[in-house]
Amino acid sequence: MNYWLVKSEPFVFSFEDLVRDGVTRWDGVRNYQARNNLRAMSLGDLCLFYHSNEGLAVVGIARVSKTFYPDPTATSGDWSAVDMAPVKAFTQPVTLAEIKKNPVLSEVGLVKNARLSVMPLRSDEFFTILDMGLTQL
DNA sequence: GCCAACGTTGGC
DNA sequence: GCCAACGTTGGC
Repeated sequence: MNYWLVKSEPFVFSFEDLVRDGVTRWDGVRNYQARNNLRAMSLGDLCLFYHSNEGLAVVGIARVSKTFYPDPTATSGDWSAVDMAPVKAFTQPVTLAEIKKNPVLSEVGLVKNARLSVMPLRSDEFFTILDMGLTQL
């Protein structure tokens, strides 16, 4: 099991959209590092879903429901997509500010490389954010 | 192969 | 709306 964090601008595609749709194609990635991360995803891997630009918080958990295949939205180049399904919405969004405050999360890509849209998380990072997001059950 | 110019992302 | 960080492009 690997753990990931994916970013989406909520006015383009939000976690609520994912819950509504049930499954979505995670396409349009045009960055080699992010693409390689997509290709490293295994079936059932868990992804934290982060809202960029608006919200600025991790809002839920998704899982990989189909591993990588050629991105149908790519007109040229060697790009990949995966499918994702919702797992659970956070009861309390975990904001970027909170992530930056937590020393355990200082290596997280959101902090280290703000522009990367698909990044791996260590399991301790994943579960730390999970605890912060599901505290008010 | 280097590097300057440019475009894009995304936080503030 | 601004700007820093980063990736990509293209001239040499």
